[in-house]
Amino acid sequence: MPEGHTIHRFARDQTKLIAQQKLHITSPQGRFADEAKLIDRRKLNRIEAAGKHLFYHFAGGRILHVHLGLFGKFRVHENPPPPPRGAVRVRMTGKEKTIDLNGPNTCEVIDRAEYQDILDRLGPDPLRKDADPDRAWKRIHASKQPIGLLLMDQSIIAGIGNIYRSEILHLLRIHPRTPGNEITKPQFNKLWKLAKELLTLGVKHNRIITIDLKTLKKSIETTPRRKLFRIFKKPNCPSCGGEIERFKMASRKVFACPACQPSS
DNA sequence: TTGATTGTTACCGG
DNA sequence: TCCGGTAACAATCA
Repeated sequence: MPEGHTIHRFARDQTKLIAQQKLHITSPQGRFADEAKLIDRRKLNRIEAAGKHLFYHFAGGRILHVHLGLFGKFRVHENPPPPPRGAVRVRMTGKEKTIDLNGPNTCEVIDRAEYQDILDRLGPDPLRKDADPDRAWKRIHASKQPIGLLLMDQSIIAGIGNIYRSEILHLLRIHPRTPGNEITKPQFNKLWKLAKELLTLGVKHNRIITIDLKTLKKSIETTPRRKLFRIFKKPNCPSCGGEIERFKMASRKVFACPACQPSS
């Protein structure tokens, strides 16, 4: 579900959808109800995405912070909405649509200081206008850690997840085990540009797309998810046909072609 | 029923 | 201190 583009997509869509929205808080486990009282539900000023984090800014400096984690999901219903399915943490009801949130990693009301703490520990997000890629470059250039690990570190670069890491490194022909300090500046510049392009495409279509769309016969909507990737969970390399290797890095499976992405 | 999974954090041992 | 490994948590589907 997540990866940074998803949350930017929600921020964008919800901002349109939520005009004059009211929030109705449902909390089957009783975990969120007290916190929810802290926000003025009628005064939602703006919705902001940073990396994989989503912030709803309410009047009075109260901020609803959502992180979808692995399983978090927004469901959009036409009004009148069906009964909540499963543990709905937040239900936002507008004039025409209702949005339910299930299974988030984080769903809490925070103040401006806590919000700032979260922003401060995030690296630059390629989807944001205020992103400073040089911050990411400095961290990567100074690190002996493998680039496959660094790309998963949200304090270095925010928004990339497990699928994009394998796909981006394959497109750049960089092996995930390459130490950060062996990445050249031109390579990093390409990496940043590619991340920005792919994430932007992801926001547009609400899918992770790393193949060349010109080769696609069917529409994106009717194409199975996995056919929009190049090597993630694939047995063979789309470039050379060779066998894809898979191993764990940052406790997650990473995919690479030993031939096209030679280890240094 | 089991296992896997677009994620993060805390904790522990080397 | 730094690193890697592990567990916990969330929900759904094959």
